[in-house]
Amino acid sequence: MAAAQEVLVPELPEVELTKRRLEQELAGRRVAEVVTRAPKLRLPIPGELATILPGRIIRGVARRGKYLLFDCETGWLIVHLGMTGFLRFLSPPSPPGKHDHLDLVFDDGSVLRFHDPRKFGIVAWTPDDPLAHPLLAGIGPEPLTAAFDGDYLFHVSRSRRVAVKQLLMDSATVAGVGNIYANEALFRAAIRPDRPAATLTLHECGRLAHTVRAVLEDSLRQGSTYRVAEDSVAYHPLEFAVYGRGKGDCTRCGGTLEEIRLGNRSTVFCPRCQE
DNA sequence: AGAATTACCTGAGCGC
DNA sequence: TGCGCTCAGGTAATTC
Repeated sequence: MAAAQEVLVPELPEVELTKRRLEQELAGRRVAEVVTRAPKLRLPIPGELATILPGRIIRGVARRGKYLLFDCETGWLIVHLGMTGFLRFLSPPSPPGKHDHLDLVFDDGSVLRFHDPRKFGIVAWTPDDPLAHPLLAGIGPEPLTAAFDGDYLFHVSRSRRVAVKQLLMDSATVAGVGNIYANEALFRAAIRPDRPAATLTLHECGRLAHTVRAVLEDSLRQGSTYRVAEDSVAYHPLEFAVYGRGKGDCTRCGGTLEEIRLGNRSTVFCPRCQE
């Protein structure tokens, strides 16, 4: 079996698990104060949070792709974890450390803390429907819903010359599929990642839509626990068939996995099993 | 419109 | 021990 691989990047399953965890911890809490320790992550942190949020109750947490959406009564706090972002609920809170960029302090003293060494995360605010926000408006169907199927994938891949892996990783095609799960889904579907998208048959699109769903659901099941150390956080280690295993052995045929770059992203596949 | 490229950012790993 | 280099990668923004 494949060696356990540390998941460093929060992909859709990790974001979904974060959503479920935070919903339990935050629902009904009233914000007392907002503490910002960095002016910007990948985009500026809205300064108006400090005046808008105090007094508001977190009514619930939703997810769209890899975006977390916090219902704050008069609007929505939008958070993307980027590559290294992590949200922790602390009660009571510890002193903030390096890379702790944002705290929502609740009226009972507990804190929601955003930690992100790489600052690839995003914090935004909208008083309107968050799904209409520019960051979310163009995102494709959720991969775990019926809207994402072989017919859809076949339809959007016609006349597209890009590699099918890049099409999969385009958030306009489907929400929340990053490098790890694009690699895994293509291996399970036995489709070479560098195939021009338009060359996929309807049958192959059906297989791929199915394996995208399968790898995400597998991770949702396996990643149900978190390791949270004193000063570091990580997601549950998962096992991958190809991701991070370039030049390793194919778990299916025993051949040697090949590593290439597509769109400047590490891409691993089995040249014998995937065509 | 689609495709390709750049930018953002820090920690880890490497060769010297 | 330290320096400089490369790599990791989501996605918005930019360019062709």
